[in-house]
Parts: sequence; C-alpha cells; structure tokens
Amino acid sequence: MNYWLLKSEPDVFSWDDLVKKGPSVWDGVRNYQARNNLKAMKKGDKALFYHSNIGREIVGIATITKPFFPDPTIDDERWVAVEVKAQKKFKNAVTLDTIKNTPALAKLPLVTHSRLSVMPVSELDFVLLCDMGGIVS
DNA sequence: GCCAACGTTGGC
DNA sequence: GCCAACGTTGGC
Repeated sequence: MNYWLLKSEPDVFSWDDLVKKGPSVWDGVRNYQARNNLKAMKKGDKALFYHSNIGREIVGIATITKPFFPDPTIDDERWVAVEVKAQKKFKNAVTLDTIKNTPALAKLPLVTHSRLSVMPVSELDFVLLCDMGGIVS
C-alpha cells in the first residue's frame, strides 16, 4: 500500500464536504508531477487530507476508492482524476507549523515543495502524522 | 491582499 | 532550445 497527501482549499472543497459527499472525484489537477502521483495511486491507498490557505493543517485520512481515469472536467487526455472517500477524521488537526517544527518531517514535500498538491508520503511519516493527529492509522 | 516561488507558454 | 512574460499557488 502507498500513502499520499492531498491538498484542498477548504472554501472550495473541505473535509466536511468529502464526508458529506461520500466517494468524490478528485479532479482538476493540472500539474504533471501531481498528475504522475495520481497515476501511481491504487485502490485502497491512504491519503492525508490537508487544508491549504485556510487552516493549513492535516484534518483526516481519505481512502482511494478508484484508481485513475480521464479527468471528466476537461477534454484532454493528459489529465486524470481518482476517486476518494473520507476514512477517518483526526482528533486534533496537525498544523503546518507543527510539521515544520518536527525535524523528522522536515523533508515532507509539503514543506520542501509547498506548491505541489498531490504528493507521496512514506509509511513512517504517515504513521507519525496519524499519531500526531490522535488516531491510529 | 500581497508577493515569492515556481510552472507553463510562446516568441525568437 | 532558451528565456522572458505571464499565470497560479499558497504561506504570510
């Protein structure tokens, strides 16, 4: 199993929206690196759900429910989407500030490549972040 | 709301 | 193929 981190602006699509909506199409990615990460996702992979701009914190874990398929929002074969659903909400959100102040997490792409919206996370980092979020992954 | 970082586009 | 111009992201 692989682990990921997905960014979303909560005023566009928040964790609560994901919970409400159930399985949701993760579309609109227009960046090759992020796209390649989407393509590497498998059903059952786990993804941390991060609120960018507002909150700037990891709020929960989502599960990949469908591997990649052509992005339905654009007529261009280059871009793909996946389907995700909410799995578990963090008891306490883990803020970007906290992550930056945690030496073990200094190499997270979230810190080093702040503009990447879909990124891989190692199993070790994933488990640590879940622990910091107050839940067992 | 500003702006730095960075990705993309297009002229040459 | 280079690079200037431009657009977008996201932290602050």
